[in-house]
Amino acid sequence: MPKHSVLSEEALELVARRFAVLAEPMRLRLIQALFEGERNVTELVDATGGTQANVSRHLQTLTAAHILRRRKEGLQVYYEIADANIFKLCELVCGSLEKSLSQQAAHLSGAR
Amino acid sequence: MPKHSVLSEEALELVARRFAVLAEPMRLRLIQALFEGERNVTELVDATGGTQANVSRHLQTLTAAHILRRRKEGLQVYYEIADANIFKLCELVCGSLEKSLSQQAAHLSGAR
DNA sequence: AATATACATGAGCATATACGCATATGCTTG
DNA sequence: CAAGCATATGCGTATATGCTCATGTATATT
Repeated sequence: MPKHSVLSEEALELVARRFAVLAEPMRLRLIQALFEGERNVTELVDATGGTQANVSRHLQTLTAAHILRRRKEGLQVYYEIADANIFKLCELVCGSLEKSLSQQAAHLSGAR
Repeated sequence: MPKHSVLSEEALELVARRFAVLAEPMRLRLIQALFEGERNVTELVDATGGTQANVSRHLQTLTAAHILRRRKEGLQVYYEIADANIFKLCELVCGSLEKSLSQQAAHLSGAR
C-alpha cells in the first residue's frame, strides 16, 4: 500500500481548483487582511487598495471555495476565514519559497 | 505584533505563482506519479497518459518552481520531487477539500 | 415613499496559459 | 559520421480568468 493514496481524476481537478483559488495576489491580500479577524467589504477595499467591484468578486470566489465565511449585518457584509488550514498552507508555501529563493541566491552568487 | 507577518506585494506575487504551479491537474498527476521515487519522462508519459510534449512542458514548469529536480542520465532525463513540503501541501489541501465536500454534502442532504 | 449607502453582478476587453502538431536538439551506437 | 531514440521547444488555437465600467439589489434613514 502506497504511503500516499492515488487520487481520482475528479479529485485532482478539485485539488487543482483549490490551488487556483489561492493563485491570485489580490485574493492572498484579502486573506492576509483577514488574518486578524473579520472585516466588512469596505474595510477590505481600503486594506487592499482594490476597487469595490473587484474585491467583491474575489470575496465571492473565496467564499465559494469555503475558504471564507460570509455574515450579513444590516447594510454591511462581514467576511472571515472559515478554513483554518489556510494558515498552515500559507506558512508551508512561504517556507518552500524561502528555500527556493535561497537556492537561487546561492546559485547567483556563484556557488558551484 | 501580528501573529502572521504581512507580506510585500512581490512576496504575494511569488506565493501566488507557486500556488498557480500546483493548480493544474496534469502537474498534480505528475507529482503523484513521483510520490514513490524518480522516473524518466517516458515513464511519466505512460503513467499520466499525456502527450510527450505536454508532459515535458509541465515538468519544466515544476522544475523551474523548484518543486522537481532534474537528473540527466545518458539519453533519459529523470525527475524527482525536490521539495518535501509538497507532501504536506497536498495533504492539507486534501483535508480542506474533505471538509468542504462534507459541508456541501450536509447542505445538499438538507441539514439546516 | 424617496434617497442614500453597501455590496453584488452583467458585459466587454485584455492577458495568460494549456494543448496539439511539427520540428529541433542532444546523446548514443553502429 | 550517419541514424535512431529520448527529450525539449516554437507556433497557432482555444479557453479561462482578471479587471473595469456601469448598473442592479437590498437595507437603512429622513
